[in-house]
Formats: sequence, C-alpha cells, structure tokens
Amino acid sequence: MAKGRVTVIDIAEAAGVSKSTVSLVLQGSPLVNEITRAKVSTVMRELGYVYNRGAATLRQTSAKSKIIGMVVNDLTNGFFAELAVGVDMVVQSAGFVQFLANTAESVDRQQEVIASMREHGISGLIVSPARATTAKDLKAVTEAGIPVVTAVRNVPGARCSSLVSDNAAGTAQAVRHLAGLGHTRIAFLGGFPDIMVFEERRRGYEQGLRAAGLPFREDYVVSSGASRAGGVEAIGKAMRLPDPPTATVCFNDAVAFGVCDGLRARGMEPGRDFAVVGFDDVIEAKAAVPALTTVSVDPQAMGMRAAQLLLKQINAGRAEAEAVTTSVRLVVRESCGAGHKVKTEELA
Amino acid sequence: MAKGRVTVIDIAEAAGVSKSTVSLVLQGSPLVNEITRAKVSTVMRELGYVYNRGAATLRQTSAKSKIIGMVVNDLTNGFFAELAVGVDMVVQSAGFVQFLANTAESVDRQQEVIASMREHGISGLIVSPARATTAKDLKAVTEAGIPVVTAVRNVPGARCSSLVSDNAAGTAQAVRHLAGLGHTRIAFLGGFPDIMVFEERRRGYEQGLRAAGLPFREDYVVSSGASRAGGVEAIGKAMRLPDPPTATVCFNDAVAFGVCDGLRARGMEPGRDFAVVGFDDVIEAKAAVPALTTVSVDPQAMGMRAAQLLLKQINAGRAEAEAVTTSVRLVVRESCGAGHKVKTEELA
DNA sequence: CTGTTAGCGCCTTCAG
DNA sequence: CTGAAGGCGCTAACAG
Repeated sequence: MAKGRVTVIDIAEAAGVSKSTVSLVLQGSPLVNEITRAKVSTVMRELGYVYNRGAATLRQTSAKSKIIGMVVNDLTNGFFAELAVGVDMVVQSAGFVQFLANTAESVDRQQEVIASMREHGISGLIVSPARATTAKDLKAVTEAGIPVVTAVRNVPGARCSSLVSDNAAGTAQAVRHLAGLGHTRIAFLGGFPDIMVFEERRRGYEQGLRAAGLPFREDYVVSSGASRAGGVEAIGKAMRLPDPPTATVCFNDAVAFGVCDGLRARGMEPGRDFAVVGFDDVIEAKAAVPALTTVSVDPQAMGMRAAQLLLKQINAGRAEAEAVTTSVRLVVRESCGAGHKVKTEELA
Repeated sequence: MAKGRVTVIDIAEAAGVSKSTVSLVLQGSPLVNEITRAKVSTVMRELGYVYNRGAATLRQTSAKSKIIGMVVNDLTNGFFAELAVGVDMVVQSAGFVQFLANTAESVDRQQEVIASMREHGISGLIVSPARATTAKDLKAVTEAGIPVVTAVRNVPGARCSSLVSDNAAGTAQAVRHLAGLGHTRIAFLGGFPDIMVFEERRRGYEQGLRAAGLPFREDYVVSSGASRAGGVEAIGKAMRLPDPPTATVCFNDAVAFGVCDGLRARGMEPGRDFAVVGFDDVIEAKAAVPALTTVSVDPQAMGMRAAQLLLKQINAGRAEAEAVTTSVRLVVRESCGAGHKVKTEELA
C-alpha cells in the first residue's frame, strides 16, 4: 500500500508535469501557472504525498533544516516545562519543530544530546545549561556557526546569546509598585552581599527608590540568611528600628515566607498590615501564600523570547554573539479574599 | 572556518583511505583493521566531523531516522511533563532524539505538528491526544506504516497501541493494601456510576475484596459527586451505617480530600483512625495531604513504557496494532511523622 | 512558464 | 581490506 512512499516524480507523472514544476509549487514560487499549481496540489493530496525535508536539506547548501534543538536541565520542574512550552509556541508558528532533551543536570548527557542533535542538522540551539557547563562545552556548536542561546543560566565566555532574568529591573519595579501603593518606608530584607544576585537586586532596590523619589536608608537594608529563618530574623531587626518600614521587598521567596511568619508572630497580617514582595525564582510557591506579592520571570514568556531571538539569528544567517538580558515580569497578586486577582505589569 | 562542513570524503583523504572504509568505521563494522579504524577516528575528531543523519536516512530505504515524535496535549501540566521525561530517558539511551510538541488541546495544532514531524521522517510517534481527536486524525500516520502509540488517553478505532491506566487493577491493589493492614470493612466512596472510569474502579474494588477474601457489601459503595463536597457527603453516609467502615478507597483525590474533611469534623484523624486511599489522577496533590495514601500512575514510568513499546515496534519493522494497558502503580505514603516515607508497590 | 541535468552526503553492491 | 559506481528525494541552474 504505502510501501514505496510517493515522491515528487510520482506526482509529476500523475499531474503530467515535470519534477521541477512540482518543486516550484512546493516552495510556493510565483513562477508557476495558477491552474497548474492547483492541479499539482490536488494530485499531491490524492496520492498522500509528504514532503521529504531531509532530502531538501541535503540538497540545499545551508542548514535550513527547520529544526531547532532545546535542551533543558530539568523538565520535571514546572518552570522549565513552561519554558519549553514558550519555545514551542513560537517555534511551531514559524514552521519549525523542536527537539527536546532533558539532561537532569548531567553535563555528559547534555553533550551527548547536543551531538545527537547536531547529526540531525539543527539550525539553532536553545539550552538551559546543566550546572557544571563551561564555555568549552558549547564551543563545538558555536564554532560550527550554529546560533546558540542560553536561557535561565548563563555560560560565561561562550560565544552565544543568553537570556537571564533582569534582577535589578525586577526589584526596581517591585519597589515602584510598593511606592505606588503609598508606601514610603520600604525595606530590603534578607540575603548576604557575597553573591552577585544579591548585589543586582539590591542595586535595583536603590534604583527603584530613586525612581519613586524616596530616600535610600542604609538601615532599611537588612542582611540575613537567604532562608525562612533568615526572613524571621531580618523582619525582627527591621521592626526594632525607631522608624520601622511598612513594606519590604525580600531577597527571595524563602525570606519572604520567613518575613510573613515574623509579622504574624507580631500580630500583623502580611498583605494587610504590611506589604511583602517576594522574589519567586522558580515559580514554585505559586499559590502558597496568597498574601504575598511576587516578582517573577514568566517562564513561558522567557521561552518565547529565547525562540524569537534564536530565529532572528537563524534568519540573519550569521550567529552573532549578542548578549541579551530578559526583562522580568512583575506579577501582582492581590491579597485578601478568595480567588485573589492576578494582575500583570510588564516591564519595557 | 567551518563553512563547508566536513564530509566522509574529506576525512577519507585526510586519513589516506577510501570513503567506503570511512563508512565502515562509522557503523562499527568488524571488517576494518583496528589500526585503520583508530586512524580514521582520530582524523574525524581532528577535523570536527559530524555525521549527517539526514543523508544516511535518505540513502537507506527504510525510515530509520532515529527520530521519534512526541506530541502532548498540555505540557504545562506536570503530569505530561513527567511523561515526556520518561519518554526522553529511554529514547535517549536508544540513541534517538525526540521531537516534542505541545497542542494545548487543539486538534488542528496537533494535526499540523504531526504533519510537520512526518516531513522530517519520524520513525515512530507517541501522542497524548487532544480531547477531540478521532481515529480519522491518526489514519494518515498509521497508514504510512509509522508505529503510533497513544498514552493517557485512547483513540477508539485507531490502529495503534495505546497506554492507559489500569483502573481496575489499581483499585484492586489499593483494596488489597488496606486488607493487608488488617482492615476488613473497606468502603468505596464517591463518584457517579455514569462514567466508565467509575465502573472500572468499582469493578477493581470488588475484585480486590474477593482477592482478599472479604465479602462485598452493597452499602459500602456510596455514590456522590466526584468532588470535595461529595467526599464529605459520602463519608457522612458511610459513618451512619450500623456497621461503619474503617477504611476506604475513594473514587478520586477530590473525594479523598472531602473524606478527610469529614473525618476531621468527626474528630477522627485520617491515616491514624481511618485509612483513606485516594486516586491521584494527575499527580497534583502530591504532598498536599501526607496522611493520604494514593493510587496513581507514575507518569514517568508510563512515558518509559510508551517509548519502549514504540521502539519495539520500530525495531520489529512492522507496526502492529497491539492494544496495551499500563499497570497502575500503587504508591503508599505512610502517614504520621515528618518526611513521610514513600514506599512503592508495583503491579505485575 | 516548463523540462533537463547535475549533484548534496551517505550507503550498498561488486569487483579488485 | 579497498576503490568505483549508482542512487535515495529534492533543488538549482540552465535551457527550451
């Protein structure tokens, strides 16, 4: 029945034209007569023809395989699943297909799947790198002229684009949000200054204050462990200030939870008596604390951005190592009341 | 630099052998001298050769593209993400790559991506069908001789294998588990008899009782809405019986939660004073109620099964429409105490 | 507008 | 063990 699959030549014969003509209609060339095109199309449908992209790719000089590779460190985590969905959306509508592989944080596996994808002629690669990935691991791909964009994590020294969350802008946005609610005494609680992420978020905190026309007060920045216990500790210190804050942006979600604990221990209800903004790094605690406003990057949006960036480079034909930073989305979940509303403010 | 990619002929010249020889080492033929093989391998590495699977596939008559397609109705749902991970695991270790596409329950999108995958020459397809999928939607693929296995949902009339959870066996297993704990008065609570799933689970309930040597009592089967409220209602009725049960298997998780609510309202602690088994359809409430024992199909395991089944068919060269039903895994989470232990009993 | 002629990179005989 | 030849399905020049 469908043993020998039908080829252009089959349909050429059946339609009484030449293979070239068929090829032309296949790629929607305007050089072909409208009625011929219709005839050919009909025959294709009747014979159940399916285009053989492999053959086409082989013939064409370039690597326009219409396949992009997507490798993810942990698809089990909802964040990365959504990332993949975002990629899939734009990739699909561009007529591409995506290879998806999970590495489970193993660099070895990652290298294997990338190699495998290369054999299949991917025209671009998006990767959320396994932890131990180094620039050298990506060298082979980038040197082959295949556009690569890393997402979520970043591989220093690799000649590829990368998409990470914009910690400073996100935090600044959070501060402006609080200022917009009328708060003037806004703290930044939790975390230790020894890691880069802390510095970025703290910088954003200052920028946000400045943008809102509020003064920066050194004593409103309270370091502590980046943990729930740290949050309790930090809010304790802050509330003992002569002029305690009425709102805070927290270093991360764990700290924010601790801050809520600490507030409740003082008879205050977070979200009502004191505004708390957490930094939701991995979308985990989505519905855990309804009273909590969170700053988080929308993984699906990030996936879409990554795919768009990649497609742009693919179409440009040249892989430019263009460093990019995603914008972070601020999701405001209003406290109090069942079915808390979700409002979204997107950054420019 | 790497503009004109290196081909077998390049490496043949560089290694001072013929292309045939190179081809032979590529497929690990024993017909080639060990030292020649080493030489060739070295040159390949030096020149950065990458195998062109597209060309190979084109040449070979059959469709051994080493690509399988995976289309999923909602990757956003953790269940399906895990399913994909399971597929990925076995597919990767078999040297295949997977195309992954999300349909968001749209049959149109589903048809598009399947068509697209076909153009790329997938050698098999796993699909968790969008809701409205009919046998006719899968006909084109199956008729082309491409093995197809559906997972989670099943498409009646389609000539393909399918993997669905074995409701009867799972429920029976749950009952036997409870009987093994010493319970003799075991109820089946919640759900309405008008859907097939109810009938399957209820049948399993009877089978489980029989297997445990316990009598089946009509009054221990209490129908109600398949909701949390339904669970409260059902446990209420059950406890008003002259001879109330000491344990129950619930129609689904929502009912189980309601049963827990109802028990607590009576001053009983689920998991201690009364054993509750829920049917966790979509892995959602994983850690929500530690006192709850759940029967659930492990999505990752299901993915692996699906992939294995598919690969078997691919290797057999012939797509047999072999209907298969997955076994359901019983995960026993022991109540009481932090960090509840997880024990797994697998069905045969 | 349509037909002809070459290959793309690889794999399989078939003889050396 | 190696070299030569042919072809997979498709496209890119050229000719008609």
